[in-house]
Amino acid sequence: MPELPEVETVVRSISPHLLGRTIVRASFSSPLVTRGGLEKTAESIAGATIRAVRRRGKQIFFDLDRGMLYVHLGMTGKLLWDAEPGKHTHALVEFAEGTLQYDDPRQFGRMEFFDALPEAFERRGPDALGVDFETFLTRLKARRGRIKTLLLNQSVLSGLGNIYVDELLFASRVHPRTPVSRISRDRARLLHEKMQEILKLAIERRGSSISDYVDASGTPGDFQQLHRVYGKAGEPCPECGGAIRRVVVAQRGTHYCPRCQRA
DNA sequence: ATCTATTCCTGGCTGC
DNA sequence: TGCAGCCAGGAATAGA
Repeated sequence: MPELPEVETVVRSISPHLLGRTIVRASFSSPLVTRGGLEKTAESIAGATIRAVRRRGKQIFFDLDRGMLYVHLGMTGKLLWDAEPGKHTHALVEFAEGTLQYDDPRQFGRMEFFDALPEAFERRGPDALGVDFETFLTRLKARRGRIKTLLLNQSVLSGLGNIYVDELLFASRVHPRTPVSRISRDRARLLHEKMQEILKLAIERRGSSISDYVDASGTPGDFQQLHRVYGKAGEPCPECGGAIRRVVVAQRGTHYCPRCQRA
C-alpha cells in the first residue's frame, strides 16, 4: 500500500518523463477512479503542459498551465511510464515522448482534474517528512484520541499509513492505543525523530513492496526487508524476543510488541 | 469532538 | 481443479 515513501518514489521516478511535456491526448475509463466525468476530464487536460510534479502526503499533483491533475494511489494504484495496458488500466495520458498509465485493481485510488485545489485538500495536515517538531506536537496535542488513530489521520499529518505508523510506534516504544494526552513532550520528540529517520530510510530503499507496489518503471522497493513489526504477528520481537502481537486499532491490523510497547 | 461501522473493490488465501 | 467465503485497507461518510 502506497504511503509517503512509496508515493515519493513514484513522483521521483515519473517526474523526469513529464516535466515540461505537453499532453497530446488522454483517455479515462473508470467512473469510480475519475469522478469528474471521463470525457470531460480528457478534454480538460488535452493540450496542457506539465509545469510541476508535486507530492503532499500521499497526494500527487501534476500542475498544468491551467488547473491540475490529481492522483491518489489508494491501496493498489500504480503510475507507470510506457507500460503494457492491462485489464486494470483506467487511464492513459499520451505525450509525444511516451504514455503515462494508471492501473488500479481495487479502484480505491483517484485520477481527477481540478481547476483549483479543492477546499477539503487545503485543510490537510503538513507533510510528515520535514514537519518541524513544534508543529508536529501542536497538531497532535490539539486533539484527543489514541496515538495510532491520530497519526493515521491525514488532517493531522499527511503521509503516514498503516505500515509506517506501526514501525514508528515500535521504534519509539509507544503502545498504539496510548491516549495522546499521555504522550510526554520527550516521547513526542522521539516519535518525531523516528518518523524522520524511518521515512528517509524507506525513501532510500525506494519504499516497501508488500503486495504489488512498484514505481513508475515497474521496480519494487525493498524496505519491507527492514520492517520490524508490520506483518510479523507471532514472530519474535527483534528487541526482546517476545512474540509480536496483532490486534485491531482504528479498524486497522496493528502489529506491536506487548513487552516493548507498554500500554 | 471523537467514536465505530460501513462503503467502495478485487486478488489472494483458506478450506472443502 | 474449482469454487465459495472471507479478508486486506485509504478515505469518505453516516450515525451514535
